[in-house]
Amino acid sequence: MAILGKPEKERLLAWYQDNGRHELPWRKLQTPWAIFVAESLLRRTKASTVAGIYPSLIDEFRCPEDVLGKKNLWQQKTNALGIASRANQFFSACEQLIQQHQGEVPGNYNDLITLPGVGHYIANAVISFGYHRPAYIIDTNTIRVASRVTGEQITQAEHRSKKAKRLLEHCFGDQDGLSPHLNFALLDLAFSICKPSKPDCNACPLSNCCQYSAAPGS
DNA sequence: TTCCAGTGGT
DNA sequence: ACCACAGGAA
Repeated sequence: MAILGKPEKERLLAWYQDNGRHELPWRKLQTPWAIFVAESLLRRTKASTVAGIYPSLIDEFRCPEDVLGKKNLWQQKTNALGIASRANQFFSACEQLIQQHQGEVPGNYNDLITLPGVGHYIANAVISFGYHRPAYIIDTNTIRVASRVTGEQITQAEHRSKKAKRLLEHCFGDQDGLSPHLNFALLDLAFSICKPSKPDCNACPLSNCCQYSAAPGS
Protein backbone atom coordinates (compact mmCIF):
# COMPACT_ATOMS: atom_id res chain seq x y z
CA MET A 1 0.00 0.00 0.00
CA ALA A 2 1.37 3.37 -0.98
CA ILE A 3 2.13 6.02 1.60
CA LEU A 4 0.36 8.71 -0.40
CA GLY A 5 -3.40 8.33 -0.52
CA LYS A 6 -5.72 10.03 -2.96
CA PRO A 7 -6.12 13.21 -0.86
CA GLU A 8 -2.34 13.67 -0.59
CA LYS A 9 -1.88 13.18 -4.32
CA GLU A 10 -4.59 15.69 -5.07
CA ARG A 11 -3.02 18.18 -2.69
CA LEU A 12 0.35 17.69 -4.41
CA LEU A 13 -1.16 18.22 -7.86
CA ALA A 14 -3.03 21.30 -6.65
CA TRP A 15 0.22 22.68 -5.25
CA TYR A 16 1.85 22.03 -8.62
CA GLN A 17 -0.91 23.88 -10.45
CA ASP A 18 -0.30 26.97 -8.34
CA ASN A 19 3.45 26.78 -7.75
CA GLY A 20 5.00 24.62 -10.48
CA ARG A 21 7.70 25.85 -12.86
CA HIS A 22 5.29 25.95 -15.79
CA GLU A 23 7.49 28.52 -17.50
CA LEU A 24 10.30 26.04 -18.17
CA PRO A 25 10.46 26.02 -21.97
CA TRP A 26 10.40 22.23 -22.48
CA ARG A 27 7.13 22.01 -20.58
CA LYS A 28 5.44 23.87 -23.41
CA LEU A 29 6.77 21.53 -26.09
CA GLN A 30 6.04 18.03 -24.86
CA THR A 31 6.95 16.14 -28.02
CA PRO A 32 9.35 13.18 -27.94
CA TRP A 33 12.05 15.16 -29.78
CA ALA A 34 11.73 18.30 -27.63
CA ILE A 35 11.86 16.22 -24.46
CA PHE A 36 14.76 14.12 -25.73
CA VAL A 37 16.77 17.27 -26.44
CA ALA A 38 15.93 18.86 -23.08
CA GLU A 39 16.65 15.78 -20.99
CA SER A 40 19.91 15.11 -22.81
CA LEU A 41 21.09 18.54 -21.69
CA LEU A 42 19.60 18.33 -18.20
CA ARG A 43 21.68 15.49 -16.89
CA ARG A 44 23.81 16.70 -14.03
CA THR A 45 23.03 20.26 -15.13
CA LYS A 46 20.76 22.85 -13.54
CA ALA A 47 17.36 23.39 -15.11
CA SER A 48 17.80 27.18 -14.99
CA THR A 49 21.05 26.93 -16.96
CA VAL A 50 19.50 24.75 -19.63
CA ALA A 51 16.45 27.01 -19.77
CA GLY A 52 18.68 29.88 -20.85
CA ILE A 53 19.81 28.24 -24.08
CA TYR A 54 16.95 25.85 -24.82
CA PRO A 55 14.50 28.11 -26.70
CA SER A 56 16.96 29.11 -29.43
CA LEU A 57 18.29 25.56 -29.55
CA ILE A 58 14.94 23.84 -30.09
CA ASP A 59 14.02 26.48 -32.65
CA GLU A 60 17.22 25.92 -34.62
CA PHE A 61 17.27 22.11 -34.39
CA ARG A 62 13.88 20.61 -35.24
CA CYS A 63 15.06 17.03 -35.89
CA PRO A 64 18.16 14.79 -35.78
CA GLU A 65 19.05 15.76 -39.36
CA ASP A 66 19.26 19.43 -38.33
CA VAL A 67 21.72 18.54 -35.57
CA LEU A 68 23.99 16.45 -37.79
CA GLY A 69 23.91 19.15 -40.47
CA LYS A 70 25.01 21.87 -38.03
CA LYS A 71 27.29 20.12 -35.54
CA ASN A 72 29.51 23.14 -34.96
CA LEU A 73 26.55 25.34 -34.14
CA TRP A 74 25.19 22.73 -31.72
CA GLN A 75 28.53 22.53 -29.94
CA GLN A 76 28.83 26.28 -29.82
CA LYS A 77 25.37 26.70 -28.29
CA THR A 78 25.72 23.89 -25.74
CA ASN A 79 29.34 24.45 -24.77
CA ALA A 80 28.48 26.55 -21.71
CA LEU A 81 26.74 23.56 -20.12
CA GLY A 82 29.98 21.64 -19.72
CA ILE A 83 30.67 17.98 -20.49
CA ALA A 84 31.63 18.62 -24.12
CA SER A 85 31.74 14.86 -24.77
CA ARG A 86 28.00 14.94 -24.29
CA ALA A 87 27.69 16.67 -27.68
CA ASN A 88 29.49 13.85 -29.49
CA GLN A 89 27.32 11.33 -27.70
CA PHE A 90 24.26 13.27 -28.80
CA PHE A 91 25.46 13.23 -32.42
CA SER A 92 25.80 9.44 -32.24
CA ALA A 93 22.30 9.18 -30.84
CA CYS A 94 20.96 11.33 -33.69
CA GLU A 95 22.66 9.06 -36.24
CA GLN A 96 21.06 6.04 -34.61
CA LEU A 97 17.65 7.71 -34.64
CA ILE A 98 17.96 8.25 -38.39
CA GLN A 99 19.33 4.80 -39.16
CA GLN A 100 17.05 2.75 -36.93
CA HIS A 101 13.99 4.86 -36.16
CA GLN A 102 13.24 6.94 -39.26
CA GLY A 103 14.53 10.03 -37.50
CA GLU A 104 11.95 9.77 -34.73
CA VAL A 105 12.53 9.37 -30.99
CA PRO A 106 11.12 5.94 -30.09
CA GLY A 107 8.57 5.48 -27.32
CA ASN A 108 9.56 2.21 -25.76
CA TYR A 109 12.12 1.70 -23.04
CA ASN A 110 14.27 -0.97 -24.66
CA ASP A 111 14.80 1.05 -27.84
CA LEU A 112 15.49 4.23 -25.90
CA ILE A 113 18.20 2.89 -23.61
CA THR A 114 20.22 1.56 -26.54
CA LEU A 115 20.73 5.16 -27.67
CA PRO A 116 24.12 6.63 -26.64
CA GLY A 117 23.75 8.88 -23.61
CA VAL A 118 20.29 7.57 -22.76
CA GLY A 119 19.87 5.71 -19.48
CA HIS A 120 16.86 4.88 -17.37
CA TYR A 121 16.26 8.51 -16.46
CA ILE A 122 16.06 9.96 -19.99
CA ALA A 123 14.18 6.91 -21.25
CA ASN A 124 11.48 7.32 -18.63
CA ALA A 125 11.36 11.08 -19.15
CA VAL A 126 10.69 10.61 -22.88
CA ILE A 127 8.00 8.02 -22.11
CA SER A 128 6.31 10.19 -19.48
CA PHE A 129 6.73 13.73 -20.83
CA GLY A 130 7.07 13.00 -24.54
CA TYR A 131 4.57 10.18 -24.96
CA HIS A 132 2.41 10.83 -21.89
CA ARG A 133 2.53 7.22 -20.84
CA PRO A 134 3.01 5.98 -17.26
CA ALA A 135 6.63 5.92 -16.03
CA TYR A 136 8.42 7.12 -12.94
CA ILE A 137 11.15 9.71 -13.22
CA ILE A 138 13.80 8.28 -10.93
CA ASP A 139 16.45 10.88 -10.22
CA THR A 140 18.18 12.60 -7.36
CA ASN A 141 15.13 14.82 -6.80
CA THR A 142 12.27 12.35 -6.78
CA ILE A 143 14.37 9.97 -4.71
CA ARG A 144 15.04 12.68 -2.14
CA VAL A 145 11.32 13.40 -1.76
CA ALA A 146 10.39 9.73 -1.49
CA SER A 147 13.23 9.09 0.90
CA ARG A 148 12.11 11.84 3.24
CA VAL A 149 8.43 10.92 3.09
CA THR A 150 9.09 7.25 3.88
CA GLY A 151 12.10 7.74 6.12
CA GLU A 152 13.94 5.16 4.05
CA GLN A 153 17.56 6.06 3.42
CA ILE A 154 19.15 5.42 0.03
CA THR A 155 22.69 5.99 -1.21
CA GLN A 156 23.94 7.48 -4.46
CA ALA A 157 25.16 4.06 -5.57
CA GLU A 158 21.64 2.71 -5.17
CA HIS A 159 19.94 5.33 -7.34
CA ARG A 160 19.96 3.02 -10.38
CA SER A 161 18.99 -0.08 -8.45
CA LYS A 162 15.61 -1.74 -8.11
CA LYS A 163 15.55 -0.43 -4.57
CA ALA A 164 15.07 3.11 -5.89
CA LYS A 165 12.08 2.14 -8.01
CA ARG A 166 10.57 0.17 -5.15
CA LEU A 167 10.98 3.23 -2.95
CA LEU A 168 9.02 5.43 -5.36
CA GLU A 169 6.31 2.82 -5.77
CA HIS A 170 6.03 2.35 -2.03
CA CYS A 171 5.74 6.09 -1.60
CA PHE A 172 3.57 7.18 -4.53
CA GLY A 173 1.96 3.96 -5.71
CA ASP A 174 2.28 1.67 -8.71
CA GLN A 175 3.28 3.48 -11.87
CA ASP A 176 0.21 2.33 -13.80
CA GLY A 177 -1.86 5.40 -14.41
CA LEU A 178 0.96 7.68 -13.37
CA SER A 179 0.59 11.06 -15.05
CA PRO A 180 3.35 13.38 -16.28
CA HIS A 181 1.86 15.97 -13.94
CA LEU A 182 2.83 13.95 -10.88
CA ASN A 183 6.41 13.65 -12.15
CA PHE A 184 6.60 17.38 -12.83
CA ALA A 185 5.06 18.05 -9.43
CA LEU A 186 7.69 15.93 -7.69
CA LEU A 187 10.54 17.63 -9.54
CA ASP A 188 9.19 21.07 -8.68
CA LEU A 189 8.48 20.16 -5.08
CA ALA A 190 12.06 18.89 -4.79
CA PHE A 191 13.35 22.13 -6.28
CA SER A 192 11.44 24.73 -4.30
CA ILE A 193 10.21 23.00 -1.11
CA CYS A 194 11.93 19.67 -0.50
CA LYS A 195 15.39 21.11 -1.12
CA PRO A 196 18.58 19.16 -0.36
CA SER A 197 19.23 21.34 2.67
CA LYS A 198 16.76 23.30 4.76
CA PRO A 199 13.54 22.01 3.21
CA ASP A 200 10.54 24.27 3.70
CA CYS A 201 8.33 21.71 5.41
CA ASN A 202 5.85 24.33 6.61
CA ALA A 203 4.86 25.06 3.01
CA CYS A 204 4.89 21.44 1.87
CA PRO A 205 1.64 19.80 0.68
CA LEU A 206 2.96 16.43 1.89
CA SER A 207 4.03 17.43 5.39
CA ASN A 208 1.10 15.59 6.98
CA CYS A 209 2.32 12.23 5.67
CA CYS A 210 6.08 12.80 5.75
CA GLN A 211 8.49 11.18 8.20
CA TYR A 212 11.09 13.89 7.76
CA SER A 213 8.57 16.61 8.47
CA ALA A 214 7.68 14.86 11.71
CA ALA A 215 11.36 14.45 12.70
CA PRO A 216 13.59 16.88 10.77
CA GLY A 217 17.26 15.99 10.57
CA SER A 218 16.70 12.29 11.14
C1' DT B 1 34.05 24.47 -2.37
C1' DT B 2 29.81 22.16 -3.50
C1' DC B 3 26.06 21.14 -6.17
C1' DC B 4 23.40 20.44 -10.37
C1' DA B 5 16.29 16.76 -14.19
C1' DG B 6 22.86 11.06 -15.11
C1' DT B 7 25.56 7.95 -17.95
C1' DG B 8 29.27 4.85 -19.40
C1' DG B 9 33.28 2.37 -18.36
C1' DT B 10 35.47 -0.64 -15.23
C1' DA C 1 29.59 -0.63 -6.64
C1' DC C 2 32.71 3.22 -7.73
C1' DC C 3 34.53 7.10 -10.52
C1' DA C 4 35.22 10.64 -14.21
C1' DC C 5 32.95 13.88 -16.67
C1' DA C 6 32.85 19.94 -17.00
C1' DG C 7 31.20 24.45 -16.73
C1' DG C 8 28.54 27.92 -14.06
C1' DA C 9 26.19 29.61 -10.07
C1' DA C 10 25.49 29.90 -5.05
